[in-house]
Amino acid sequence: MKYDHDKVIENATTLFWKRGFHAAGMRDIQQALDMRPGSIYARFQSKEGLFKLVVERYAENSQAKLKAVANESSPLAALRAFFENALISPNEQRYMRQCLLVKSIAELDVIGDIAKKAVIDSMEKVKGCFIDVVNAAIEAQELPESTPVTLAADWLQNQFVGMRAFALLQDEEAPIQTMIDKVLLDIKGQWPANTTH
Amino acid sequence: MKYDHDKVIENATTLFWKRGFHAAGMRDIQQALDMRPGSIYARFQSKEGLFKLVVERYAENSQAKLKAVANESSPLAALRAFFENALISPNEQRYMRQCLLVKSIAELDVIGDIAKKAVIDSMEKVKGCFIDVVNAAIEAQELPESTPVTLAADWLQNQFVGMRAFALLQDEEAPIQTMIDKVLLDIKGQWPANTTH
DNA sequence: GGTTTACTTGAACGATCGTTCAAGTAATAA
DNA sequence: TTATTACTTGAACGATCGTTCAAGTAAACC
Repeated sequence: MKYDHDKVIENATTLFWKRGFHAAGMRDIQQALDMRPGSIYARFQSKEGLFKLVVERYAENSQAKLKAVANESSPLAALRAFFENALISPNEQRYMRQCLLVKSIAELDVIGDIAKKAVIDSMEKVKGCFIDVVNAAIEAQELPESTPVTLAADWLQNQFVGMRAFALLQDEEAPIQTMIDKVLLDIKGQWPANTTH
Repeated sequence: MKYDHDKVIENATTLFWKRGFHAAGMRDIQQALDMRPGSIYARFQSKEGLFKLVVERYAENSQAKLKAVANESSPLAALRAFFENALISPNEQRYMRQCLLVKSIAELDVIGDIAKKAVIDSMEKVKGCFIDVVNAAIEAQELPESTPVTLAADWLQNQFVGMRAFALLQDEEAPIQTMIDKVLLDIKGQWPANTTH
């Protein structure tokens, strides 16, 4: 095997992250991976197969980061750092502010079933990690026992999605910081009366 | 002129909304508009020109809805109705839960400069309407005078973006309602100490 | 009635799309 | 040494991409 697998996936991730599934052509991919079409198809079956691996790797990475957040002594402080890290990046890496998964959701009806399943499953797994973070914050007594855990996890993921779109268009850092501050206020704030959630 | 302009734009909107800019091929467009390529290019110059009109029309529509919200006697109640209307739609119109503008942001680096400008400008205009809503709510004494208006407007738009991604994947209505409830609690809640925002 | 203008048609263009495959290379197994 | 296996190459495939254009139609203007 001539090509290092990790490095290949990493390069593919960068390309899909920047361009999305459709706009990343096979010839772009060939160039980014420095591989010829035959090699790519021998290893990944199809463009979609490569994309699936990229999405799964990306999600694993996110999960690992969130699990690390949950294991910190101050989960909320770690969560803030996690947000800052994801939302504030140098200009040449601005594409990273957009979540690859959310970006893929925009293409969900237009990519194949295999890729679609990979995206949805990954979203679900990441959500599970947000639950861990909320639970950890409760255990560390940074959040009240009464916090509705799964609701708060969904909510946190929403905040993350909204802020990433915001950060993508923002040129300055301060408004992003302010938005993060607001999230960390609201997570300690009131929650709707429990319905079926 | 054989084809009704409004109807044409409307059909094009549906297609771009469902498929996105890239995945909507010219032949899809020809079919959706029931027009031949020559007619389309005579009127819109290019696929991008058509997309520009679609985005602008879409944004005007959103602006009109938000202006109506601001003019209600209870802006916050109207805002809730606006959210519900956008986030809860029958399954066959599920694509509408995703904001066309946000969907387009995912393709921003991959569409032409004309379309890109249309998307960014439209986002800005819609944000202006959120400002009107917040101001109206303050005047109606539904929000305290101290509410930081532009911050709250940015924040509201973020909430909208996040919730639309959430609603797109949600099968049930109750969790979406709960998320809307949370927004209407938080908008009355604490705000970060004013920095430069 | 003749000319102009606005719009429409559909075949066709070159470019690019994702993908295939026969052939080549290099390392391992027998 | 030979056979086998795993991987790589790059030309080429048919399909589809966005777009063009010569020709046709129909209403408006002089």
